[in-house]
Amino acid sequence: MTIAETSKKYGLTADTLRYYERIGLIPPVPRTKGGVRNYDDASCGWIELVRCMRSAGVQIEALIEYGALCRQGEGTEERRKEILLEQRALLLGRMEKMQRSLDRLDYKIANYDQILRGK
Amino acid sequence: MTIAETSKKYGLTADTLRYYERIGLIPPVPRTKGGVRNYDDASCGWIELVRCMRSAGVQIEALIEYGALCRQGEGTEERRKEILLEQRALLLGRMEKMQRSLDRLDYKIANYDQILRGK
DNA sequence: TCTTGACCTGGAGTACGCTCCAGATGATAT
DNA sequence: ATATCATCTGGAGCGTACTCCAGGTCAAGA
Repeated sequence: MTIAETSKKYGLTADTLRYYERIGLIPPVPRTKGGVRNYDDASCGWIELVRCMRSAGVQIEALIEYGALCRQGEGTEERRKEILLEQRALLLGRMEKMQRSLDRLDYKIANYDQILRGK
Repeated sequence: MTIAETSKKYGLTADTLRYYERIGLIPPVPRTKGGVRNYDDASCGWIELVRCMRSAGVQIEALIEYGALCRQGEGTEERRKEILLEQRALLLGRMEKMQRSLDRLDYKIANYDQILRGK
């Protein structure tokens, strides 16, 4: 797959895909003889995971460390799990704050509903 | 209340409080004769709301517009409600993405649990 | 072969939301 | 009165995560 196709498939710009590779967020993508990126299933798998995590706000740094450990292979499982647990806790914390804001928004919206209905 | 006290009370730095005021995210705070900020209940109310919304990731721009409309007074309720509904939708969308990531993290963590237990 | 469009790299620029700083002034304890 | 600390303003700087660009190479159709 070319970068244009991959970009379309995952809804990330070509620049973002190159950026992710450049900073080591995804492993080096295989190239054609001419040096053009040719995304394979392995690359796509990483991209898909990264897209999911990034869309939820998981920090790039954590994902880089996790990916590096995966590529290092055995013996790194403990630390990998630790990273995932950390990110899980961060996500939960943020979701709680969002829930509080959501409740507050709902309350205010209900108020405006009443005010505007009374008009 | 001084800025130091307000900072402590809401867990925002003095710099952040001044920044919020500077950009119009909260209305101008009353001053002593000497020009020192003296946070009153109205100021604190705005700060508390803003802190809640910002901690959930609501964009500053939306909060500025909402605050400006509130200060404009009557006739702006429709637009105010619209803003709140927009932000509500954005929050929900982000929470869904986070939930998807969370599920994925849980799945992976369970995997590592198994791997590490088997060792 | 030529042209046109996609892709390459390295590096600079951008948006957001703070965060820090300098130099000056205000407030407070002695 | 003086020293010390808090606060003031305007403006520069920073971290994160992209996003854009220039100048060059690759590839596919006519």
